Amino acid sequence: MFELVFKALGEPTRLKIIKLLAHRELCVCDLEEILQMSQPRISQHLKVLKHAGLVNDWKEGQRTICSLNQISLNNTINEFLQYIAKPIESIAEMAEEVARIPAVTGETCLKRSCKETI
Amino acid sequence: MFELVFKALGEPTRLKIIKLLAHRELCVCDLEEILQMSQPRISQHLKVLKHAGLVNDWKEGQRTICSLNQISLNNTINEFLQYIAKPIESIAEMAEEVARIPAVTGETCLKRSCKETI
DNA sequence: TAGACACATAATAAAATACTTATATAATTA
DNA sequence: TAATTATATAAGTATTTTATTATGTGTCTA
Repeated sequence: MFELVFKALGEPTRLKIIKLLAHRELCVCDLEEILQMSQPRISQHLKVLKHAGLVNDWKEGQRTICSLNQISLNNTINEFLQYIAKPIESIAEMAEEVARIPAVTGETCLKRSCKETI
Repeated sequence: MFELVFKALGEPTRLKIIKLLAHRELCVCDLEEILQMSQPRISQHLKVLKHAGLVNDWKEGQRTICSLNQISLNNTINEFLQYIAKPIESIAEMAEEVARIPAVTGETCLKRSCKETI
């Protein structure tokens, strides 16, 4: 989930689209003209942004108008900061990794040298 | 700059490393053991994280201890939110794009149809 | 209703990333 | 001082992303 969003934000064209949509709603055709990029290129980047929940769009006649989902962007970032801050023991998906965290930093290396538990 | 950081965060292994280092300082060898991944793999991901300014490291004997640069992470995220919020006209790198923003959404399409300025 | 238009998607080519295996280096220990 | 250890880096391969070209679909307009 964070991965999808960060991956979407980690690309220069998509960052520009985000910034443009933060300024104002635009149709695909506007973005094409503003960024001087091919229509499929814009279309595909928008798809990635929509998948990440960062951009909303709707039809108006034959045009597709796009807008930035500010709320989703803010929420995701807040949730990420909370994720980083909360105790690692509370993250179910990391249970296996947590079980392998050594008691002290570097203990793993010592163990290997001794070939036994400290 | 945002691109580097988001690209660094947009990968599952690196996200796990970030979360582990948020919990505690760890040496490369610890990460290798905790994540059950090869040493070069860990090393290369750490390089990306260091380049993005998200991880600090120092030598202690033959070990390399890594820590999360919380401040840098928080700063980058705050700066990103400010970047999104501030007027697009104030962003020098986007001057060319800004000059091409149409007066109203969808105007670009109309222009094309008419083959002349509105 | 036949174009023209805005957009999406498929297919493909090119480029960037990620992972593995192999090797190098510096610190540590026997 | 010769192994061993922790880590980095290089080289090669596999995988994923990105961009282009080509084509399809629904909407509007002449």
